[in-house]
Amino acid sequence: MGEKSIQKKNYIIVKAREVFQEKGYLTVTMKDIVEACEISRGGLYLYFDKLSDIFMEVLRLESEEADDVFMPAISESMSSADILALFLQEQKKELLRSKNSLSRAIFEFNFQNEIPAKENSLRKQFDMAVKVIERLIIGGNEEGDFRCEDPRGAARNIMYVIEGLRISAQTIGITEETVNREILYLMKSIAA
Amino acid sequence: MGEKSIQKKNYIIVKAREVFQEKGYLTVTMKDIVEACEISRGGLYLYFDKLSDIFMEVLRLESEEADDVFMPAISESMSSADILALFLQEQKKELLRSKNSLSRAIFEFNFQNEIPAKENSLRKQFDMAVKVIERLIIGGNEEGDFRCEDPRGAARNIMYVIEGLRISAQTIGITEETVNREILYLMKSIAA
Amino acid sequence: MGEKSIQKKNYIIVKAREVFQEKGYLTVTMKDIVEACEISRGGLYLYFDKLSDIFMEVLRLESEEADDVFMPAISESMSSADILALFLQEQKKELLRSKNSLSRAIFEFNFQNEIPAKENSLRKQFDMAVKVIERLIIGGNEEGDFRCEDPRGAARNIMYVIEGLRISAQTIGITEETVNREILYLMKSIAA
Amino acid sequence: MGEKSIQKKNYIIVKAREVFQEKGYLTVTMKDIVEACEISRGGLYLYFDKLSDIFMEVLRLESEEADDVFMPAISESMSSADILALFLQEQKKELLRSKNSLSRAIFEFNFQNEIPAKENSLRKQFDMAVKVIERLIIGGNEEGDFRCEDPRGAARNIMYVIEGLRISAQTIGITEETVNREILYLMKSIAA
DNA sequence: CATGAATGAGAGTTCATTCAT
DNA sequence: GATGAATGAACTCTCATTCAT
Repeated sequence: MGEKSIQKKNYIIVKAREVFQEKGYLTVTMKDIVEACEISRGGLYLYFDKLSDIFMEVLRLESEEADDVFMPAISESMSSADILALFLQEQKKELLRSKNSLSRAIFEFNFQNEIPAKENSLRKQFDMAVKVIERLIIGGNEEGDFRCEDPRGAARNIMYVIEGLRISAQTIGITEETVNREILYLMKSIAA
Repeated sequence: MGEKSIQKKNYIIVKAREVFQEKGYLTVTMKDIVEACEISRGGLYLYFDKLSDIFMEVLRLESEEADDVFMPAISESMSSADILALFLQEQKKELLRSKNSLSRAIFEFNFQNEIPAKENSLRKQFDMAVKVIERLIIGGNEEGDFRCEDPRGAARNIMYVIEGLRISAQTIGITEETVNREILYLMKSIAA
Repeated sequence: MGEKSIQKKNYIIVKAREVFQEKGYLTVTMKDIVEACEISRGGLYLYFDKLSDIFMEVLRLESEEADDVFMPAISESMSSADILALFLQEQKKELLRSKNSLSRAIFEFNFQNEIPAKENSLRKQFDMAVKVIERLIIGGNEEGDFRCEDPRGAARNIMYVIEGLRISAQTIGITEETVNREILYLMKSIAA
Repeated sequence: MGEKSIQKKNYIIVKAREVFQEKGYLTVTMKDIVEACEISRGGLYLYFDKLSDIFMEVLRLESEEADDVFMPAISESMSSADILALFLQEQKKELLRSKNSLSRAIFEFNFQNEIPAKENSLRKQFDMAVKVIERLIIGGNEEGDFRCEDPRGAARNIMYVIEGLRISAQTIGITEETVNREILYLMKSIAA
């Protein structure tokens, strides 16, 4: 596949992402992608064999971009408490994007198969996030901003609340006020 | 519709429920239901026009039964703290049933349509649960078991954690230990 | 599948057989069958899952009918030589039907897969025919019509010639004269 | 078309031949050829317009090579009987190569169309072989090795047996023993 | 009430063939 | 000459839904 077709592949991924944002995963068809890309039926198969392959590429691109956005921010000299607050603000933004997020598609995709824990990338992301938050809480404890006896427990609690908000955004709906309130509650519970 | 028909309708609902537990909502077909019920294709249409009608009836039956189970338990003379603990144990049981629960199907069903807040039964259930928990925390405060300054905030926090655990059960998987740990963390945070 | 649909299944087999006679096996599509039967696309799948299933049913019906035709004839009191002559006349008829025979389709079907000898029905038919011919030659020897030192060898030779004629009918073409000549040659070679 | 192009064309033919040996004719696609040759899709069309053109070229090269192999052998001073024996040994070799032969592809190709007798190269080859064998039998009669009253009939019989063995090799399978037996039977029937 | 045969739309997929580069 | 991306027709198969019996 030449340079040119890599561009096209990326174009397809971008368009496909819009479709997944719109419709989730399970109800999306190859035809939907084809129409969104305005290419021929057969054309799509030059780049992807299955819908799941497209979706996984969408996710890969997504996570690459996510790193690009967040990583720079924390490289500066901020207190742990500030970084955690920043992290939660990022989460808030994404939670409120709801309609423009892949959350629903990701849920539907991951419902599908029994994914062995080892390959479960959602699980990896979750565990990674818990670790990062735990560090920040420990850091915050040392810096005097937090007073939390169980940093790991608190980190897990924070992540489950975020997951709860994420699924709620897709089902019962959430407002900015709701997210603010929950974040405030979480911060208070570990504040000094 | 005669008595007999009502029985048959209920029979279909019971069988359909098994299918939804097994496969979620979006991937279930009328054919799946027909085969699970071992009735004729046409026969199913005498009772239900659409798959969504079947699913909504499944949910209705589900919630009726849920009331039957939980209500009696709390009618006895227990402390608020005990009732809350009992409630959380019930949630735990359901969370760990995962494979045999309708969670996935409910998520997939509710992803589907923009549901006006008023008719959103998930939302109603959520709000109701928050209210109940809030009462229990207030009660617990008065009874000296809890010391919680923000009962409503705590109640909401508890519910979001539960939602987070519920979705995690369907995606990244959870163990009993995980649930125990989270419940313990929640109880500690409001304990006196 | 009720009585009625068995009739329909047979109807499909009859129509499908015409298609296979016309086009062989490998170039026939489900669509061809559907059109020949003037039924709907989906309708065909109520009766058959795959093209190969249809073809095997065609073959089954074919062999049943073949038995019906030939078996009665030989039950009468004929000499072995006459029965063999009759057998060869039957073969001749079929060889010359060429256009209206399934030969080509059978060849194409059997080219397809490595068929384990045990399940290879063509092989079974071939071996069975050799045995029958061998018996007839032995009988003819005893009855004084034949004088053949190697009945089995002769029987095999006869069958390979017939196979050679059958494939030739589909490729280079054969005339009635050709078949007559070959049969005569075979009979002479074992005649007393 | 320059020298280079001719080389490339021959390269394609050689590769295509391997494909036809492997898969027969009817199930081979342009894509198969392209992949076997490791050239571009468009590239193939510079040399051949249709699959049938490729196959006919494969056949042409095949028959050229066949002449090269067999012709020299018979130029030496051998008895007619020896030459016939040699011819049958050659046939045997090819029959047993089965998997590496074009037989199946040739059958499938020739099934396809009504080929006017004049252009039917299979027919020409068959008739030519019959003539050669007839000559050899007559020669053998004169040389005292054979005693055959109907050389033409015997020649035809031999060829139909060979055809029968060839098709059997592709359908019911044959062993070396089978071929040996049949050749022996044929030789005996014309031996002095 | 109940059946299940029948329909046709639509999904996934493959392939011969073309054409701008 | 040569490439390989692109097209669209054609094929297999499934499903919601209807309807005569």
